[in-house]
Amino acid sequence: MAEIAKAYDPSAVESKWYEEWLQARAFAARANPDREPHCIMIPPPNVTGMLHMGHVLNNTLQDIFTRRARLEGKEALWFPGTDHAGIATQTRVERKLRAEGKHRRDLGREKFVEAVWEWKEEHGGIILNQLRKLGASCDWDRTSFTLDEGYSRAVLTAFVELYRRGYVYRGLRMSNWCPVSQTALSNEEVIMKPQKGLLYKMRYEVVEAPGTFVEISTTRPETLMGDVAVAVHPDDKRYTHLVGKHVRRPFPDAEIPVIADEAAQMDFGTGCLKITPAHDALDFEIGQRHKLPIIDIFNPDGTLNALAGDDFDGIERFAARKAATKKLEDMGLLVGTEPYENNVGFSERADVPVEPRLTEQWWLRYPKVAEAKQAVKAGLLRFHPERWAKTYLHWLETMERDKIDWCISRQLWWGHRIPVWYRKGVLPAERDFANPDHVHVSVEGPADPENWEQDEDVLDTWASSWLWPFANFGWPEPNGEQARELSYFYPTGTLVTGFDIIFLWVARMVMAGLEFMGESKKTLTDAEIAERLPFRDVFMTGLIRDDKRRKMSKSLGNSPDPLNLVDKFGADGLRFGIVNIAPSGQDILFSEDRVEIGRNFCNKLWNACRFRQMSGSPGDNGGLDAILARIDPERLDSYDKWILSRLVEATAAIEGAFARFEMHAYPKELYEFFWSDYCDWYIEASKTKLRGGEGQATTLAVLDLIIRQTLLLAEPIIPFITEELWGGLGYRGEGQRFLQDTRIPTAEELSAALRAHGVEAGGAAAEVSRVKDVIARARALKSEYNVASRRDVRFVGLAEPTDRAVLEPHHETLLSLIPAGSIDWVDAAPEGMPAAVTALGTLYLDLASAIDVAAEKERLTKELEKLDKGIRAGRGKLENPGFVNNAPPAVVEGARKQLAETEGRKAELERLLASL
RNA sequence: GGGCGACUAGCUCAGUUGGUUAGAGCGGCUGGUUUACACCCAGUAGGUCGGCGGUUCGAGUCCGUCGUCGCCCA
Repeated sequence: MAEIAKAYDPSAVESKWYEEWLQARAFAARANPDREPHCIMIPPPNVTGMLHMGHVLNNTLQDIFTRRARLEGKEALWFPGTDHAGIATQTRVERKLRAEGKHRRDLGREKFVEAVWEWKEEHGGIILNQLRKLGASCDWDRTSFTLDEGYSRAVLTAFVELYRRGYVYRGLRMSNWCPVSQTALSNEEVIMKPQKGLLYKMRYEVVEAPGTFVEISTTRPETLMGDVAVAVHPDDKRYTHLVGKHVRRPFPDAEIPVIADEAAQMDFGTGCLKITPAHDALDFEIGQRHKLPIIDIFNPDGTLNALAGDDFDGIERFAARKAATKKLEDMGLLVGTEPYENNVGFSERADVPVEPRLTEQWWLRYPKVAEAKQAVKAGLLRFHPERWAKTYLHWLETMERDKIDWCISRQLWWGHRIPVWYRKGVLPAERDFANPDHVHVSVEGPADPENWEQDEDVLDTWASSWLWPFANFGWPEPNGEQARELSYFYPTGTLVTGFDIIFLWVARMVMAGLEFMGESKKTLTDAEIAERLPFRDVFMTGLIRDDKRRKMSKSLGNSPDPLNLVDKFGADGLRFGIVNIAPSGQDILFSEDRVEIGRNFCNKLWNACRFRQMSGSPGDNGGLDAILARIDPERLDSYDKWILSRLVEATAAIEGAFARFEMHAYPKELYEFFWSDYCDWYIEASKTKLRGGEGQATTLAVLDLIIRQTLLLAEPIIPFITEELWGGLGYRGEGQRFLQDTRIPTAEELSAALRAHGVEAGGAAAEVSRVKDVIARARALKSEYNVASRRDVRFVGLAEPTDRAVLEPHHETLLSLIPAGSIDWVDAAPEGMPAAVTALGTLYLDLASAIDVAAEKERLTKELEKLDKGIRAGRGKLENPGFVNNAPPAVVEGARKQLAETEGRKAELERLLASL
C-alpha cells in the first residue's frame, strides 16, 4: 500500500475487491475430503424481488458464517438461488398485461408462461446482483432457480412419490380462496388481521309461528343468500322449542330448518347462528353433520352469482354487503348494527380478504411429523434462539392433533404443473383415482399423451422450495459429482432465516429431508433422523422495523433502499451496523444513525492502520511466526502484555459468540477490543515508545500482530476493508491471493504461539488497570479545573514506595496520556492544591491560581459519599458470616481487596478534606 | 381461547451456570483541530434493573404473582 488516505473511501475498494474475488472464483467450493464441509443454502429470494433490509441482515449473517468457516479452514459453500414465487410473479406479469388491455387467457397458457419467462429474464437476478454489492461470498456458478429443469424434476418426483406413498390426495374441501389471484392458498399464506367492522343483527321469521322472529347476528350479511339453516346450541333453553321448526330466509325466499349443534355459541350475539356451508369453514362442518345442502353464491372473482338472486348477480362482495343490508332494512328485518372487531384472513400476496370456499384441490398430509418433532426433542435440530423450538413444536403438534393438511395446488400457470393426467372421456364425477386407466400420475407423463389431459393446476411454490437443501444437489438422480457433494455437504450446517417462515418453509424442509433423504421408511430412528435432517442449526433473525416500530413497507416509504445505504456507509459499514443493532431474535428497530457505527468502525480501523504505517517502516508480516520473530520478549512492557492478553481474550470471546450463535456479541466484542482497548489505550500508550529507541521494533511488531489478528477476526463481517488492509500492510503470505487463504489462529493457538516465543501475556492486566485509573483520575481533575486541554500542567504525587515503584516505569506514558508537563514525587502532602486520590497514590494539581476551597470541599465530599456507599456494601458483606462461609473464596477475597482499597481512598480523602 | 416473548440511563440495547459499588452506542452537557482518525479525543450528568412477594449469605439474573406492551396460533 503506497499511502493510506486520511478517510476511508469504501466505494472504490469494494468494487475492486469484489471483481478480484469473482475473477479468482474465490468462493467456489467442492467436495473436498481434506477439509471439513460447511454449507449454507440461501433462503431463495423471489426471483423478481428487490433487496430490502431484511435481506441485508439475513444475508450478512450467512456471509459471516460462511467467511468465518473459510478462515477456520473449512470447505465453505454458500449456495445461491432464487425461487419462482408463483403468485407474486404471475401477478406482476398479469398487471403488465392488464395495462396493455389484455388478460392471460387472451394469450393462452403457453404464451403466457413464455411471457413470464421473458419477464424473469429481464427482471430476475437483480436481487442476486444486489447481494454482490453487499459482498456476499456465494458460489455463484451454482446459482439455482426453482423452475430450472433439474430442480423441476425433483419437485415433480417428490409429488409423485408422496402420491404413491399415500400422502397426497385430491379432495373437495373448504380452502382459502383469494378472489384477486383466483387461486386456493394454504393456511400459512393467510394472514389474520383484526378488522373493525359491524355486527349486523337481523331477524328471520319463524315459519311455524308467523309474526314471531329469531334474531341472528352476523358480520357477513352478504352471505345470507347461501344460508341453509339456523343453528342453536342444544342446551340453549331459549330456543329448544324451535329446533326442528323452520325460519324464513328473506331472499331468495326459502324455508330453512332450525337445527341444534354444539358449535353454536350461546353467548355470541343472540346464540342463533346462520349456517352458510359454502362460505364458512365452521358452517361447512355443521352442514356436513346435518347433511345440509351447499349453496355457493360466489363467483371465483368474489362477485356474487345467479344463486344469490337477480338483485345480487354480478355484484362485488362488499357492494353486496351494503345491498343486502339495505334490502334487510327495507324489509324491516334489520334489527340494528353495532361496531365489531374480528379477525379476518387476508391473502398474503394480494392483501384482500380470502373467501372460505369449497373447491377441489390437491392436499398433502405432512410426512414424518413425529420425526420432525423428535429431531428437536433429541437435540439433533437446534434453534437459535432456543425458544423458537417451542413455536416449531407447537405448530407440528397442532398439525397432528387437528389433522391439518397442506393445500398444495394453485390455480396458476406460473409454476410446476401438477404431474397428473386424466383420461379423456371419463367424466370428473366418474373419475376413480385408484384406477390407472382413469388417472395417471408420473414425472414423465403417459406414453399416449393424446388420450390424456393434464391437471390444469400448478404446485404451491413452497412445495418446491421445501426441497431446496437437496434438490440443489441433483436429487433424485444426482450425477457422480452431485452425489459426492450431496453426501459431503448434506446435512447442511446452519439455516439463517426469519421466524415468519418457520412454518411455511423451515418445518417443511425438515419433513422433506426426513422423508426423502434415504429409502422410504414409515418411521425413523434418531440416527436416521440425524442423517436426513436438512440442517442442524436454524438461526432466526428478527424482523426489521423502523424506529417507530412500524413494519417496513413500500406504502409507508419507511423502507430504505439498501444500496443507497451502501453508498452512504459502505457495504462493510452497513454490514457491521446491521449486525450490531440486531438483538438476538427480536424485532430490530432500524434507523440510519444506528448504522453509522459501522462506518465509523471501518474508519477507525482504517486510521489505526494508517497510524501503523506512519509509525515506522514495514517489517515482515508474512505470517504469525514472522511477526513473532520480530518481537523481543525482553522489551515488552506491561501495556504490551496487557493488549496481547486482551487480544487472546477477544479472540476467545468471538469464538464463543460463534459457538453459541450470539451474533450480536461479535461486533460488540470486536469494537470493544479494537476501539476501547487497542486504539484508546494501547496506541496512545505506545506513542512514546514509537518515537524511537531500542524498543521501537518490538512495539511495531506488536502493532502488526494485533492488526493482523483483528483483520482476521473482522473479515467475516467487514470483508472489503479488511482485504484492502491485509494486502496493504503486507500480511499476504507466500502464494496467497486473499485474506481468506489464511487460517485464523484460535485463542488457544495464539496464546500457545506467544508462549512458545517467550511472551507471557497474562498478569499485566491488574497493573495496567491501576495505571489507567491514575490517568483517568488525573484527567478528570484537570477537566474539573478547566485545564483539560493543557499539556504543560504540573502534578505533585504522593504515594507509598510500592505504588510509586509500580508507576515509575510508566512515567512517560503518564505524562503523554494525562497529559502533563511533569509529575514530581514528594514525601509530604503539599498545601493548597486540589487532589485526585487514585489506586496508586494521590496526585495534586499544581495550579498557578489559588485553590477554590469551597468547590474543592464539595467535590471531595461528593466523592466521599460515593465511597461510603461502597464501603457500607463491602462491610455488610464481610461482616456477614453467611457470606464469608458460603461464597467462593475468590469472591470473598475480591470483596476484601476492594473494601481495603476503598477504605484506603476514603482515609486519604478525609485527610485531604481536613487539610483544607 | 392457547402459546411465545419483552419490560435495565432520554432513546436503542448488552449484562452466559446467582457473586465486586449495573455497562455500551446514540443523544445531552463541558472542554479540545495534541500530525492515525471531528466518521475524532478527553471529561461529565443520567438508572429504587415494571410493581409486590418468595428462595438465598447474596437476586437485574432463580421462583410465584400482578401490571403494561408486542408477536404467533386458533
